[in-house]
Amino acid sequence: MANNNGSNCHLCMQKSDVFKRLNHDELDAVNGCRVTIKYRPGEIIFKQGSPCHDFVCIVSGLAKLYIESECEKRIIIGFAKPVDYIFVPGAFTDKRHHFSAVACEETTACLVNAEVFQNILDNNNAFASAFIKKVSEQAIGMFEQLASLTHKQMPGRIADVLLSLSQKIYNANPFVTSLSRQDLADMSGMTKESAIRILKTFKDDNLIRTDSDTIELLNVPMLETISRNG
Amino acid sequence: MANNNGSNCHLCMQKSDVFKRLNHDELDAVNGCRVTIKYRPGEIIFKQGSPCHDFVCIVSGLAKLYIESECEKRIIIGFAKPVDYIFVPGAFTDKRHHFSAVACEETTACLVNAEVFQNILDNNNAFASAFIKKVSEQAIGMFEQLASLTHKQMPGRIADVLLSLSQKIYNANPFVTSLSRQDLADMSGMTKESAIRILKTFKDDNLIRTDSDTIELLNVPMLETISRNG
DNA sequence: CGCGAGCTTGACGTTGTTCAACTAGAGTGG
DNA sequence: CCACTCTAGTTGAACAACGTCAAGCTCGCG
Repeated sequence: MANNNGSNCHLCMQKSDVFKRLNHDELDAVNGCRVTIKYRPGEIIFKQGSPCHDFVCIVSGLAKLYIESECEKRIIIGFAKPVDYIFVPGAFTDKRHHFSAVACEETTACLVNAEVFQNILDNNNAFASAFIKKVSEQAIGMFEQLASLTHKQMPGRIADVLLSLSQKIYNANPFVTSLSRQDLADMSGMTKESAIRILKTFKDDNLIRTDSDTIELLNVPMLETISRNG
Repeated sequence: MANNNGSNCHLCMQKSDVFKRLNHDELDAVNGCRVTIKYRPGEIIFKQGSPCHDFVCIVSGLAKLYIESECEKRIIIGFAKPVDYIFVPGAFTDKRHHFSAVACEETTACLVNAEVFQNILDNNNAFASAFIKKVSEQAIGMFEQLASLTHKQMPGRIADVLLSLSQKIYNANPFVTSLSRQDLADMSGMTKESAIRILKTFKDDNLIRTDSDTIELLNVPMLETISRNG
């Protein structure tokens, strides 16, 4: 699919703190080399280890970002939702992807040539500053995840996942998700079976309610307590 | 202790990829507001949660960076050695420290006012680019640690710690360390007792040799295999 | 000599994984 | 419309990994 789908960077610009810093010429440069692609659920946007030629910006839908190790295990390190570009650290070092991105649902993404992006970064200070701020927020998120995964037991980790989905990803309380139990497990560093068991105890204690793809948090304060106590 | 200890930023500049990008005026600005402090082993350089007014650059010695949670547990997320400034993500967001830094041994650090630093970042593109590159490398390191901690069992995690100490921190094979067993445990997300047990099995299998503060890796290929197999 | 901090070891209990069986729903072809 | 299959979800029982607790050890230091 080519970059002629009617959308254009000047529209996205209004939604993204980072792209707001681009001037007209820069936006044109980005727009000019932009390619829009539509992904179906489960399709790979880019894969860990592959060379990274492009910066990816999620325009609609939701993408999960995860690290995979040789042992076939995954850990979801974050999500990208509209309008987020995905911070690809490899773009500044070894030109390889250090994690994979996969569409959770119908997702459209714009790919922008990495050199064009880099070029703007080198010349536009406000853009670089906004970029550093964004990267910093992401680093802080990683710290929290690291602490959650290493210091908390399973109920605390699942509580973290549920709260983060509701408050940071979907921004809704009964929320409809396209994530599988395996995805929830990959977010919280446990097996699918363990995740299911903890969810069941939460349901039995009336902390949450689930109905196919819908999850509702019935007792947020209690979940926060569980998160705090590990 | 004031900034008159004979050292000056023009000396450090030769050693740091990032500070190389500063021009004469910028270096003078940094040098002008710089404060050098000497820390004894175990002393706190800055503490998680405290406001961050300064950027910290380690000039000599070694500092460990760790996150602490309410449950009194710690996880060491990295080290800063000469000449590294410490990337403090909070400086760009909520102006708070999101991890603590503690001197492992006799350590001297230069503190530079965050606004001066920020100012240079906003005006010097090459510096900002080098900064982003540095931050990217750190992010990649965090990914590896996250994967190690969540996907590997204890022997693999200890192998990772030993290899990283030898190859990234001390750059030596028999290396002398000021880290305690608790520190090794905090790096690998386990208890002190567990870390000791794994080290003992490594010693029994002639993979390593320890003598008070000295650790020698006797069979690096085998340790790498253990790291790979988890 | 005695004290204290870090290190070491063993026994035991808990947490979380593995494996295997079973269920439910969605698509597919006859 | 009914098997059939395939995938995701669920449950239970056995087992392994890891933490906890308590005791003893070593070594430097006052």
